[in-house]
Amino acid sequence: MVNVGDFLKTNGIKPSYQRIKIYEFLMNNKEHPTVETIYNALNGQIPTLSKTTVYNTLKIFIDKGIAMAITIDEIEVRFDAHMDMHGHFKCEQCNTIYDFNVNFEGALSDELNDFEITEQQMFFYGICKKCKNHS
Amino acid sequence: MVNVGDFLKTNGIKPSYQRIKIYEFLMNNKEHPTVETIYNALNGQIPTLSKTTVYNTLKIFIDKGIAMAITIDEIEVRFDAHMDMHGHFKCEQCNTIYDFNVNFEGALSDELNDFEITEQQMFFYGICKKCKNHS
DNA sequence: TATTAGTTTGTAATCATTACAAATTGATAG
DNA sequence: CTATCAATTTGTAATGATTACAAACTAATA
Repeated sequence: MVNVGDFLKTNGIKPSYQRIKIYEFLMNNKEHPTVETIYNALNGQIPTLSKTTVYNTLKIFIDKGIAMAITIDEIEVRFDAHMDMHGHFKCEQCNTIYDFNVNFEGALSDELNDFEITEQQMFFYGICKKCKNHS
Repeated sequence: MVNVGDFLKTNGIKPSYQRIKIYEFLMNNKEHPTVETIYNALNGQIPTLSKTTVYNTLKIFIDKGIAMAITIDEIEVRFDAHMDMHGHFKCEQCNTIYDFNVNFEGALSDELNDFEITEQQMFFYGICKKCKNHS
């Protein structure tokens, strides 16, 4: 990625300081952070930051298609700026969320042939390799 | 299904009147109802019904593995007693939720080979056939 | 009939999210 | 520079789904 400011502009988003910082955080963070996490992480650099700004900014990112909301937890929504197609696995023991690759070719029956699919999400739950070995 | 009461008993759930009615409603309802929907639908037959009972009962069903929670909407959780593997498609125009079949064989890379998968969920979003034809 | 455990109910609290309006910032024209 | 207008940010208050909790009720058993 060349420059976050330019990238936002390309996607029709005026690149304010807050928006750049929030997008950078999402990019550099593979942990699928919650609003709370993002807010706490950036509050050091931007002491005046408001949680409402985080909510607003994420909504803009989602509307413009450069981030997505994930509700793999049932309490708080998580966010992801990595838009390539991938699934999420949540380990119910250590609560880590892993990404994994999916290839849907051939996985779908033809029921959805005439449907227009704009977004796909895939959530798996279970026990991860690490936790299985430790028990 | 032979008998809902027996079915609940088989799954370690004492078949009270409320529990039977709630499970029957889930079985006969493919619309993925919310707690609100279930409560409103049954309040006629069970005037003393409490919303807390609906919450409690659904939690028991999920713990015992005879129903599952779906967070395809981001406001209210929806519930489904049809436990065969299937995906959910939500039309963003008419808000209908469709079920569709998936066959994961070959769709997954081997990243999750040593992971124990206990649950799989798959959500698609877009425009359904009906809405596409109407526009 | 008394006792006990399990179930249901209603109310009050929690907490993520949204609504909203005031304050601030940024850009543009005079 | 300065005034003006729009966009952005901020803080507080409201919303609403969900949970906690304790009292009321039911069912089973001795």
